[in-house]
Amino acid sequence: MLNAINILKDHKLKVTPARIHILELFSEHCKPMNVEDIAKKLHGADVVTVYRTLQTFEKLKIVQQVDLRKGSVFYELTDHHHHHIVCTDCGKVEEFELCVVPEIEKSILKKSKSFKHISEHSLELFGVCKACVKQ
Amino acid sequence: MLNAINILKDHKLKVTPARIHILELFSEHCKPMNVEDIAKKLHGADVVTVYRTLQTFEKLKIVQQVDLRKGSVFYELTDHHHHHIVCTDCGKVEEFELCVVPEIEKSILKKSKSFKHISEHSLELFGVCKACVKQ
DNA sequence: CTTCCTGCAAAATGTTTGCATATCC
DNA sequence: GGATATGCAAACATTTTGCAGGAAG
Repeated sequence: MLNAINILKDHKLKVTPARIHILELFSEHCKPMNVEDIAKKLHGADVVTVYRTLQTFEKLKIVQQVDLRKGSVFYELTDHHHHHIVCTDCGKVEEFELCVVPEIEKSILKKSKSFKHISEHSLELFGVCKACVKQ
Repeated sequence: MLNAINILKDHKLKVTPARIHILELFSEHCKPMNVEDIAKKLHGADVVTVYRTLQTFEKLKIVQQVDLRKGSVFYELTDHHHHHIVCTDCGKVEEFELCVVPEIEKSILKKSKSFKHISEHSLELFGVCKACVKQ
């Protein structure tokens, strides 16, 4: 369980109920969420607030975008590095930790014409989950 | 230079000017494009046609989506496997071929609770390009 | 001549902006 | 009290759908 208030204070953000609540949601839910998900679970909070809060959090690297090819942007905490497998049929999402990107970054940069630095990456796998295969 | 007409015939699609033109665009432009890009270069063609054509092409695996974190979906030909580095400042996109995902797929699937098969993956790197670093 | 592609209009969805009010520090 | 977050309305952007006419096989 993360300490929402401390996270906010550490980033010199004002401590407000909406921000606390969104951070706690991420911590409890443990899955990438989009704005709609969050707004619903925040029964009452405006979508606009959610958009703005996520933007703020993203700039401060508290959360990050994930592309799960579901049409809208998903967010998750940046607390531990991991990636996802997504079922292209039912949308089920599973995490995995194994990541080989850092190992290839150097050789990619060596070959690159225009880039000298890489700060982030996305790596998502897509397949069909066991439940959907059976149908 | 790809043969647009053959590609369409091979997939049992009707050979229409819009489809030919879009395929040729991808072949010449050699960069991921979004619907807006394509519609502009197709001076006159309706955006809706572009959306529908891309959907058709995607189902047949002629093109695929790429997420470059630019707000709209980008597409590119599936003709050769590669990934991208994107400048988070100016949006510049560069390709690279090196890919280590197939090597880790097996061990990821072995550990996975719900997945037994992976069909696709996304792998994009984000950084700042040399031109933007200098500013 | 039948199938299905295209364009236009409209709707649905997702995201951003402006401004007045409320809340935090 | 001053700075900034929130809610509401409205604008804007992106994508989907319905339907009639037109082109391809």
